[in-house]
Parts: sequence; structure tokens; C-alpha cells
Amino acid sequence: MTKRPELGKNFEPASFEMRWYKAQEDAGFFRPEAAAKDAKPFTIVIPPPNVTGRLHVGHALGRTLEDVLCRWRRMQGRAVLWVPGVDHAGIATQMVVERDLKERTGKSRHDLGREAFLALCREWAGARRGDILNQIRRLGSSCDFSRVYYTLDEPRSKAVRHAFTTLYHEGLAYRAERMVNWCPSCATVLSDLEVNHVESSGHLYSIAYPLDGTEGELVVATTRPETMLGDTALAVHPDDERYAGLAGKRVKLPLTGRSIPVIADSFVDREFGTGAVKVTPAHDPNDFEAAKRNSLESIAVIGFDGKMTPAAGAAYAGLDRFEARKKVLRDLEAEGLRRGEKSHVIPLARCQRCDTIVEPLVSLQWFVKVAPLAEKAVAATDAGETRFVPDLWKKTYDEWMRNIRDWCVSRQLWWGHEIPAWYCPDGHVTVPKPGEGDPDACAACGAGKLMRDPDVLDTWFSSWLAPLSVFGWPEKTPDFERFYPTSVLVTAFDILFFWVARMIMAGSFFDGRAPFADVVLHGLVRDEKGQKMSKTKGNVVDPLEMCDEFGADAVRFTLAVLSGTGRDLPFGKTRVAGYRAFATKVWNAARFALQMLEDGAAAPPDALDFASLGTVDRWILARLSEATAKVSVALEAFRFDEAANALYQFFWSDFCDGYVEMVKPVLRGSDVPEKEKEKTRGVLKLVLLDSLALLHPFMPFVSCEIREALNGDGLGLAMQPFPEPRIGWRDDAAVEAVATMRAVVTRIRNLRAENGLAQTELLAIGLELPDGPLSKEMRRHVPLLTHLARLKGVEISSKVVIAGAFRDVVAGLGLVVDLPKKEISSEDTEKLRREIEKLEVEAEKMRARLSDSSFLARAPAAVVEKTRQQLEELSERHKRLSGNLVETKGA
RNA sequence: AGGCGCUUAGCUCAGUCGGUAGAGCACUUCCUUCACACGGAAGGGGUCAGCGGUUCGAGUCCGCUAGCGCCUACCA
Repeated sequence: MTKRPELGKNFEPASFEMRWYKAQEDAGFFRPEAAAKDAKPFTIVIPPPNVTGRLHVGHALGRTLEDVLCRWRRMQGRAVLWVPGVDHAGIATQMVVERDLKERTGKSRHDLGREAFLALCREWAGARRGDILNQIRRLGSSCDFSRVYYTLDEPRSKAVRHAFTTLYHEGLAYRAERMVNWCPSCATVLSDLEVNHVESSGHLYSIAYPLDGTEGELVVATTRPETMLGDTALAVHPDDERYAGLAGKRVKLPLTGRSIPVIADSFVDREFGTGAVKVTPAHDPNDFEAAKRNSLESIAVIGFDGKMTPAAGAAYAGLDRFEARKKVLRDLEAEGLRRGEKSHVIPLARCQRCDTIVEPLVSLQWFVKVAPLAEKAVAATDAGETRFVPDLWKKTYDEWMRNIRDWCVSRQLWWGHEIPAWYCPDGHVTVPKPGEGDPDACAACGAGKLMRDPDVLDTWFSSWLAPLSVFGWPEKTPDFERFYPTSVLVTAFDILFFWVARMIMAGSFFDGRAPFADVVLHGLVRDEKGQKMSKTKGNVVDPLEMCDEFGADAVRFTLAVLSGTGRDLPFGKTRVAGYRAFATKVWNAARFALQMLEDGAAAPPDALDFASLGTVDRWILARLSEATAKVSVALEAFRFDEAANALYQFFWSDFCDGYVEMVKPVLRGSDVPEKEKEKTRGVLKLVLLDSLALLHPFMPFVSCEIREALNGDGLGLAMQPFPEPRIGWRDDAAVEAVATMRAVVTRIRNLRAENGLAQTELLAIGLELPDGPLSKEMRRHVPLLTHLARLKGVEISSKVVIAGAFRDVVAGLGLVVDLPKKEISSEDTEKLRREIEKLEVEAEKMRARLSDSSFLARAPAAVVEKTRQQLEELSERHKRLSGNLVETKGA
């Protein structure tokens, strides 16, 4: 038998959190095998953090919500499998390793060679992987670490190859020369999603192109003068009268002397600039298309290194593209061809990774034709196979799917999945069939000397397969059979397109089933003031440091409470400190309960006969049941904030401030029969244990530590049943009685405070209410009222006469308080007057409503009735409060 | 340029079926009484962005205006 822990006076989460994590992981609780054999699975695949990184608050949020779901479902008896993983992060990792290599040895990856560099990456990633997984553990995440996946390991490589070769042979993966987003700094192509569009201030320059053969010039406006060196035409709108007759003529391209045609094409916007536009097919997507339509030549004047090519002319070749811009402008100035400039806002495309301005370049790359996949994905989501939470994201998803463009999947990197494509000396492409090995000869010509494509695949090409590949797909493994499709995906909305949409495409296409039933999209974590966290602002909060300072339980609870309705969440130290106070409260309430339970036996839960319990006991059980129901309903709807708040409210207000204070006189009273005490101790223990179980998904550590002190078996709460609402515990009469008592006590305390009465000054009061169940309850609880409100006498009847006493209406009953000081100060009189005035205004509104025939005719009877009652209560209260004033005057 | 969202207490945010507004933090006063000062008790504080409409009744539904945020996009 394990020794029960003592709950120390100070709450120190660090002293037990990791002990509990290890105990539960070692016990195998986090594996689905811990559940009953026929248990229904509940599955989540973790969005794999980058191997380069350290866990940030965004991860902490996602992992917290996932863990709440997993722990909750596990307690409900489901076979929970939460698969952890790590992403190899192509560009990010390669950049970090390259930088490190440069710093240590001064060498570049090219100096080292591909194989040696990859070995370095593997070593580096391998060393980091464990750290990330331990950071996930630190948060309390109950993942099955026997099933860790890494997006670049053997099973995942198989899946990637299977997916790519399948797409290729279905005609959905193809190689083509297209205009792509090129990052000159990363020296790779990027997908459209990896480019950020940032509005920046720039200039719109006007340049004159002299007509060839005749007098005159054509002025065009451009934001990128350096590309003019690659112009192969000028374009005007066919219906533009200003330029009528110019189409078909030629102009002299300044600085080069080349003669280029003027064409008419309706893609030109007549309103913009001068209405005439230069056409640079090699460096602008629009112009690229226009060139195809008009059979124009394409001249690349900017290279993959971001520098001007020889085709730009000897004067410019080798210059950086932005240097070239300046020189072109100077040279045009010198030739007298500049026609002014104005400032202009340009949406600049920047590399998501390094912020370099992306260059549109024509290049031969691999693409995936995603439209057919998108169609399947939308069909799946339309059919409700996958639901979005909150569902407004469905619109965004649909919109993106409708306008989807082909996905460029090749990357000119070394770190990643190699593309399974081979080329023969004649340039034929050979891609093996799914399941086949590497080819020996060209599929087209049989040539033997094949060269593998040197490029790797976009990292997201492995990520989008995650829900399939983590279970060993395309193999029909037992895990795949049992756990695919998964239950829930939790992630931030910023990767809806990158990842979520693509996973749904992959699942629907490759397997025929969408990969998850629900997608929970949470907001982005910001700092306490709602500002974006950034290193430059210095407002980045490290969740692991927060766990060390306040405990993982507090961090988790805070994130859950803030997760709200999918909006951004303002997170920071003071918030976490606030919820650590809640953990402390739980801790101290447990210490109190333990003290009480030491005094004698507690009735075991199954021996508690609800009907035989006192009102206060029945009240707390009814409230517990209500709270339990709220938590369950909220969790079913993924409203983590509502669930957490319901627990917070119940535990602090009802249990600590209410129940505990009300049972103290019972448990400590010398005249209370032991039998009654035993029952109340039983209820106290039961409510605390149930609260801990309800709390466990949110605060797994402190809940276990306390339960162990109460009921030590060394096992904690992970496998304990999750409480369910009890219909038999519903007790409206008890709820009303206690609410009334608490309202009365509050009003008396309030009067005491307003009149500056000391605690030692005992008051005589009267409660006016008709005979009935409520008055019986009040009579029964006179000792309790006396204790809570510091009274010396309580008279209960339909009419209480105490000369000069203060009269009010509280919770529907008349309250008479014999205040020792009969004169009300002028300040208090003023306050009373204001209160009475407010009542008059309110009452007047109600009278007006009740005399409105259309209200009486059209409003539901219940609403009318309720209004009548309210008016009655208001009038009664008005009468009594006014009476206090009259008596003062008379005195 | 399109699409989506937001505007409620000093701050950060909830608000279900339309029935007359809540929480946390902060603030004020009192209290170290035997679970807890990371606490207790009692308070103060809101024209629900503005205008109009539907309705007996609007924070809630509809339209417009203003401000803010996000996403998507090949206007040089």
C-alpha cells in the first residue's frame, strides 16, 4: 500500500506534477490497450511540432484542449489513442543546420556535399526530437509515446512514396514549366501558401517608349522598372481610343535598342496608370499568360540567384535585382525617358520563411492537380463526415476549395522526402507504380542510366498524409483498421489551408473516408494586451517557464478558459496567476475536508440515502449534478471555456463559499448527532472526489495528488469514471431554500456593513412568509442562519412586528432586521431614496407593459405571469423600503 | 478588389429559444475567526459602436453607417 501524501500548507505543484505524469505513463494508462477490449476508440493525431522549435503557447493551447478531450473520453471508458509526433520541417531545419554549420566551420552545405549534410541534419534532428516530446509531457499531455511518429521516418516515407506514385499514375501529379514563386534566398520554389502578401509603399514609375519608325512615344507605368530589360511587347486595351491604331506598330525598347511590338489585349486595365502596359513574360504571371495568348517571346533577365542575367545586357548582368532597378532608372533619366513617378502601395510577395521578396520565375517543377481531390473533400464535408468547430470556418474552407490552384510540391532542398521520379539521358520521366521498387530502366525508352530527381517534396506533402500514415498506411495495419478515421483534430485556424484542408483531401482521396469527425479550430494566442507575440516586441511567453512558475495545471486551466469561441486569446502571467489561485483554492478546500474526515467515519457513497439527507447536503449534490451536466454538455460541444468556468463557479462559489461554510457548524457542533455528522462527512467527501474527477481533464496533476490523499491507491484519476449527472439528485426545493437563506444572509451582512456594526453585535431578525414548505425549511435552519449572519433571535411568521426595525424584501420574503441604531444617517437615507426611485421606475415600466393590450394578447402567458409577479414583488419591496423612511422621519 | 469576423463594465471577454445584461481581473470598504490573504465578507461600475427596420418586447433577427482585425487575390 502506498502511503497517502500529506497535503502541505503550501501548494507546490512542482513537487508532484512530474511524479504523477511518470506514474501514469509507466502504468500504461495513456495507451488504448488500457481500456476494455471492446471499447469504442477515441483518436487524436497531434499536429506535429517542428523539430527545430521549442514548444510555444500555441502548441500549449492545442495540446491542452486535446488532452482535456483525451482524458475526459478515457475516463468515460473509451479506448483513447493520442498519437504524438514531430515534423521534419524541411526548409526550417535545413536553414538552421546550414547556419550552424557556417558558424562552426565556415562551410556551406555545398562544401560538405549532400550525403554528409543530410547526415548532419539527421543527427541534429535526432538530438532535438526527444526534447520536443518531453516538452509535450511537461504539459501533462497523455499521449501514447509507444506510437510516436516522425514525418521523415521509414513508415512515413513509404506513405509519401505511395501517395506520390498513386497521384502520378492517376495523372494528378505532373511535371511542368510554369511561373512559380521563387525565393532567391532559400533558393527554392515555394507553393502559393508559403508566400505572404504584404502591402508596402513603393513607387509607380512612368517610362517613355519611343515609337519605332515614326515620331512619338508610348508611356507606360510600372513598379518594377528593372524588368523592362526583358520586355517583349507593350500592351494596350483594344477598345482604348487613346491608343487606337497603335496595335501592330512597334516601339524601341529603351536601353536595349530592341524593337518590340505593341499588342492589343483586353487584360489591360484602362484605368490604371497610362492605360499602356509593358509585357515581361518571364517575370510576371499576368504577362506570362498574355505572352502565351499572343505568341510572344520570353526573355529571362533575372536569374534564380536574384541577379540580372546576361540576357539583361552587359551593363546589367550580375547586378542584384534591386541594384538593377536603380541603375535602370538612372539610365532612363540620362536618356530623358522618365516621365515622372508617384508613390504607390504594392502588395509585395514575401517568403514566409525568410521574408525575402519572392521572384516570379518560370521553372520546371512538380505539381499536384488538386481540383479533383478538393471536390472529394468538399463532398465529404458537405455530407457532414467532418464538421468544423466553430462552423463558420466551413465557409472559408469551401471558398478556398472552390478556387483551388495546383500545388507545387517540389522543393530545391536536400532535407526532405526525395521525389520518386527518375530521368533517362533523353529526359523521359519514370515514376514507379505504387508498391514497386526503384526503376532500373526508363519506362519510355528502356535506357538504363537513370538519374533520380534531385529535389525533395514540400514538407506538407508528408504532413497531409499524417492521419493515414501514423497508422502505417498504405499497409492495412491493425491500428489503421481500428483507429482510422480519427475523432478530432485540434489546431489553430492559420493552418486551415496548409494542413487541415489538405488532410481532408488526402483522406477522402486515398482512403475514401475523411480523416476526422470534428475539426476544432482555436484562435491564436496573444499577449495579455491582445498584441501579437513576437521576439522583437519581447512579449513572448514561454509556456514551459509558466508551468515551472505556476504549475502545468494552472497553465492548462487558463488556456482552456480563454479558448472561448475561436477568437484570439489574451494570455499572460497575471491570468495564469489567477487560475493558480483556483488550484490553490482546491488544494486548501481539500485540506479542510481532510481535517474534517479525520474526526470520524464518513458514510460511504453507496450508503448515502439522498432522501434522508439534510437540505444543505441535498442542495450541494443537486448543484454538483447541475455542474456535472454543464461540463458534459460543454465538452460535447468543444466549449472548453464553458466547462472550465462551470467547474470554477461550482467549486469556488457553491462548494467553498457555500457548502463548506454551511457544514462547518454541523461538523464541529458538539450537539450534532454523530450519525448526522457521518452523513455530511460522506457528502463532503463525495462532492470533493467528484469535483476532482471533473477537474481531472483540466488539472490532471493537482486532482490526482489530492485524490491520493483522500483515497490513496496510487492510481490517480486517469482511469476513474467521469462523473455523470444524477437525475435523482435534482432537488428544486433544496436549491430554492438554500438560495433564499444565502440571499437573506447576504442582505443582513450588507446591512451590517452599511451600518458599521461589529461582528460581535448580534442582531434580532424576523422573516415574513406564509406557512408552507419554505417556512418549515427556514425554521429548521434557524441555527444555521444564526451562525452565518451572527443573530441573536429569529422570528418566523406571516407577520413580524418589531418596532422601528428595518424592513425589506429579499428573495420574495419579508426581512425585518432590528438594527440597534434607529436613526438612519443622511447618507443612507439618500441611498434608500435612490433605491426606491429605481424601484418606482421599474414598476412603472411593468405597469405600462401590463396595461398594454397587445402585450397581454401576444406575449406568452408565462411571460405575462412572470411580469405580474415581478411587479408584485417590486411593489412590496417598494412599500417596505418606503416604510423605513417614514419611520425615520417619525422617530 | 473580394470574403469573413469584431465593436457589451476600467481591462480581457461570455451571453443558448428574442423576455429587460454576466464572469475573471482591476477598483472601494471592512476583516489576519481554528482550509485558504494565491483568502473571506460587502460594494461601486454598462445608452450592449451609431442610425433605421421587424416585433407586444431587440445585446440577440434584418438593413445601413463608422471604426478595427483577419484571410484570399496575377491589377502593371
